[in-house]
Amino acid sequence: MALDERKSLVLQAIVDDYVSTYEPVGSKALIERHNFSVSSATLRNDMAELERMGLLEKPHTSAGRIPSDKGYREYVNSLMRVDVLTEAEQRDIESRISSSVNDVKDILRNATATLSETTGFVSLAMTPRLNSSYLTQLKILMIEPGKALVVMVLSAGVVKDKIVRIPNFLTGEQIREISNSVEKSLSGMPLDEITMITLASSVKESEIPDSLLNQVIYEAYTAIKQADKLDVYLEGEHRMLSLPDFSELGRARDLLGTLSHDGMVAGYVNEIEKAAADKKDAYMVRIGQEIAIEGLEDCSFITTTYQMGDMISGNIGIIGPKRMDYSKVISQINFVRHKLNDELKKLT
Amino acid sequence: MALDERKSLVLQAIVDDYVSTYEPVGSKALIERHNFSVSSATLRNDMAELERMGLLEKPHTSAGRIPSDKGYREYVNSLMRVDVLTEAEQRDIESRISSSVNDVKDILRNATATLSETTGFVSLAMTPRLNSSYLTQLKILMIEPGKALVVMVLSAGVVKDKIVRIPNFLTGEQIREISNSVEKSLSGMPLDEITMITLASSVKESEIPDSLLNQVIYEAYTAIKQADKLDVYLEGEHRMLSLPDFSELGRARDLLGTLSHDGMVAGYVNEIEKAAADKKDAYMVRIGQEIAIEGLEDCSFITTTYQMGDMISGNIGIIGPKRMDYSKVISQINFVRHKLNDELKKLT
DNA sequence: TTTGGCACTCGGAAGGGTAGAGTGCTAATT
DNA sequence: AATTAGCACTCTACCCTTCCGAGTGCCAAA
Repeated sequence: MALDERKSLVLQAIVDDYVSTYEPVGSKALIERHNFSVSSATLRNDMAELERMGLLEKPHTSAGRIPSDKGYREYVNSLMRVDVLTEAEQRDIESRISSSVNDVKDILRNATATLSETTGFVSLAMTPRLNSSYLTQLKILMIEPGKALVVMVLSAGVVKDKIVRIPNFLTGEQIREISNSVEKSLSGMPLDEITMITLASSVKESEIPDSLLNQVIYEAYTAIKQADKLDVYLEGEHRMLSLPDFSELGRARDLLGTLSHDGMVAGYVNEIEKAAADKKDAYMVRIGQEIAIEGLEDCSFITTTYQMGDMISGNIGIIGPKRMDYSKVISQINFVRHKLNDELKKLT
Repeated sequence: MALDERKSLVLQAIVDDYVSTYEPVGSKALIERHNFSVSSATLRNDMAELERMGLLEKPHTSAGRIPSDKGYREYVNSLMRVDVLTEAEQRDIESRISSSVNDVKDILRNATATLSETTGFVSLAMTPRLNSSYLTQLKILMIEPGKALVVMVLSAGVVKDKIVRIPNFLTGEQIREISNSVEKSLSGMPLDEITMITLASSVKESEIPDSLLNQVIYEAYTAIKQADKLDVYLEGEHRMLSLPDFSELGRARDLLGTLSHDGMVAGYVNEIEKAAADKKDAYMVRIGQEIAIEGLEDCSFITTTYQMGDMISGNIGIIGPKRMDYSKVISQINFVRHKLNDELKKLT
């Protein structure tokens, strides 16, 4: 996509103007707002050319141009320069994120709220991917006959628990025994590597009958496997209704309808971040049609990765209209990510 | 509010018609759709009278009438007869709610989703009020020096945990000792009755220095007190956008903006349910202006109480447009509540 | 108390005219 | 070859007017 210099400037100017005014940009307005040293007719020619290249579109014949998805893409890839936040903005984010909470979920929720408020868009955070984290503790507590609680403490201080059914006959003492042997042989093991077999072998010296044991083992196994299920926090959906992009009720409805399936969003984010795990870009941008989810055609995703300890990471990001100030939003996300990392580091 | 019989019928008919058509109801349309044995002029007189009584309103001079908040109130209190769900509806709800999950949160979320889907409105569920439940188990687990996990199992099988900071010097053995004494003296005690004093006295025989002990006790105390914090699940916000009542973007925005503060909603529900704890009505209805929350003037709340064991209860309900089919929605909520109670009973 | 009749009101849909912003193209200019 | 001025053309958004019909309130008669 080799654009000559003036065409680059034109595209950049059109994106900038369109983003800030939400009005299709015409050749005349372009001349007025920017210091082009050529006439509007020349720009018209350039714009026609950019349109032929698929970077611009016309809503209708006698309107100005707006960027196409491809136009935004070019802008994001080559044209924009990423903002630096002002001191005030930085301080604002900083003060909202740093807090005395020491629960991962709360910290994430906090970051999500901050992100949504500062960008004005929908923000999201995924719980950390725990499959490569390891167990530090695992306790099975008897609650009442037939019912037990599996509590797992994972590296990086994440706690998971699940209530499971167990055979009625098992006594608290037996459960304690199982709990101890399981913990002993499993602690330090990455979740990924725990299988029914490792689990079963951890208790093979027990004198409890196999049939009873197996059920407990099975339940413990599902509890462990369930521990790395990813949750997603979405925040600020209502903010989308204030954007001119969704002033048509139909669009707004489709958008919020889609966002209400948060599993869908989570799956998508997970997918694109996995696909890009090798590229060590600080952030990922998906624009308009690039997003393969119905209802989000007019949106862009911007996501990035937070770190929690060495091996554990997760994603945060925003969903906004594709007509957004990419450079600003990206710098906001980057900063939030930065502060979030700091905050999570405090936990360990 | 003594209405003569015909006026009652007129009000009832107007509410019914308005709810189903969303068009102001005129005298002529009323005659056509219902078997009144009088003329439209008579109805006009009645309607004028009902308006004078504050039960009806006119959007403008030459339109039909619509019910006022007071009109809906009268309708709900005296006029409507509560529907019975069809077999099919019942089966539908039943199949969605009964499941093999055995976690209270999941069950509640499930019920909320069902409720929102069947009514088409926003639904909500509050986590159970646990202040009168009692502790059955309390464990403090050492995670790493300086950090411990407080796990509480409450009656009715609710589990809560919280990571707390503890003095770095404390050993796992000491923590275990504290954990045991605390559990011993606190289990069986209602959350309400646990104070710093009861907690402190439970460990007074320990040989651990007071200064260390106190910090642990304090952290445990906050963990316990935090356990009865009420969460609220809101579901189906986007559905409101499909309703004609919120076809104006401004209204929709205000509504969703308000709903996004879910603490506010939770607080309100809690309040009205507490205020009505004595009246053993199956459900509570709050209509339009009766709701003292900005942004919900065009909505109604319908809430009801679910039971979990003997002493523990919580609320579920819906938030819909005040122009809704009250009798239908009420029967839906009642049925969901019923099934939810069944489901929760299975847990114990 | 009910009814038929009638004048009046008002919102909403339909139609028409206009202004203005923007375009593409052509022919002249650099 | 690139740029520019000029011009005819296109289309939307907006405003204004008109008109229809549903609905009302009120009065006089039954």
